[in-house]
Amino acid sequence: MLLANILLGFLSYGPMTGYDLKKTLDASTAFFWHAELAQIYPTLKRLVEAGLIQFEVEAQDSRPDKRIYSITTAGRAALREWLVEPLDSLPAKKDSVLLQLFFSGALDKATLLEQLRRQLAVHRVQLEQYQTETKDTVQDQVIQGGLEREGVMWELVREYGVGHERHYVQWLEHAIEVVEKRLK
Amino acid sequence: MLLANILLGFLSYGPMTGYDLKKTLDASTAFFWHAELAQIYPTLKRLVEAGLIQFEVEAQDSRPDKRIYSITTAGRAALREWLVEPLDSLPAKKDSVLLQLFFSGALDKATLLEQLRRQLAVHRVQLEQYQTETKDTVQDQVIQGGLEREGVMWELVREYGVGHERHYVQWLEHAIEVVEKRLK
DNA sequence: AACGGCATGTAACCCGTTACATGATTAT
DNA sequence: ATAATCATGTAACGGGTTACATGCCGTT
Repeated sequence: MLLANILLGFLSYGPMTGYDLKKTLDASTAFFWHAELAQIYPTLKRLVEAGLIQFEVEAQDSRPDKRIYSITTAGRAALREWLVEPLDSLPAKKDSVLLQLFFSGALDKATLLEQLRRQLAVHRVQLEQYQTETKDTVQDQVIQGGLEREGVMWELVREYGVGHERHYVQWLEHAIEVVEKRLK
Repeated sequence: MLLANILLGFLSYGPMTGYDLKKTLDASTAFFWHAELAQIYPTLKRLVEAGLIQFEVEAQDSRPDKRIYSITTAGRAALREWLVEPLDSLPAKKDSVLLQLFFSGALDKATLLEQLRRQLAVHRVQLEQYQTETKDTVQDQVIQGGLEREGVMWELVREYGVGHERHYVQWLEHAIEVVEKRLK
């Protein structure tokens, strides 16, 4: 399960609770991987059973005790095993929006244009976000943790995100133009 | 379920068997959606039960009888309902390769570069394929079926694929450069 | 008074993959 | 001989989402 590897990956940077892991995920890997707490908690349990992580309990009153997870030596080994798996195939893609547009030749021009414009709007917002908030988040992480080597990769992946959204925006603009000109 | 809509979408172009649907999927939507026969057959069954498609049996000897599915009026209505659903959120993305690279700051430089180069190789192949085979497939479909309106959208989506792979290739080239220069 | 954040979890369900099952025909 | 293509399906499993459950604290 990939989520297990993600959790190992984040815990390799330092100890955290399940709740923190969720927030970290949302703030960093959200655009190419996400997960709900309902999946994170059971996965942490399994990782503990497998001896790849361990936890300390921090008592709290008026809310559930915190479980602060940290990676074990076995966990680091498992993480490394995953990281060296050869990248010799394409990542499986699923894009429900492209899918819907693929079949949208059946729509009338006005409705189709509205669809494209709506989608363009959300991608513009997302592009902006990668260039501002996400950029700051990455930088903060690097400075705070002193993880320069890791920071290089985080920044590269963020740049991928920017490029991806830029491409999406350009494509949608192009699609709008084509539909306006070529469809009756 | 999205697969149901895909099947309706393809059947709206003309009658087909489950087996044909799988081949059509592989030849056209593969890069942003795929499905196995083990999922297609039960889904067709459900669509029949829901009255959105129907089938005629074509007897064959020495292999199972063909079930030739076609879309019903109710099916066309359901398809349209899906197509007009507003595209007001981002498609959920999962890219296991980006994920692995995100955590790959922990790897030594040589291993990391090998990972990036391997991945670059597969994307170059894919880019080439969208520009040749996939392009021909789209064109054939348009000519054969006389579906010009639909063809505009298919071609747009194919262009997205080309742009996407081009971006991926460029990013990997950039990443290799950065890793070579900035990582010890 | 209502909502969002903190902090943990369970249960039911749905989606999707892999493996299995059958069996003739055609290509390598 | 062996593998791929045609053509249908079922069964078991795993991954992931949604809904539910608890309950305090701080903000609006």
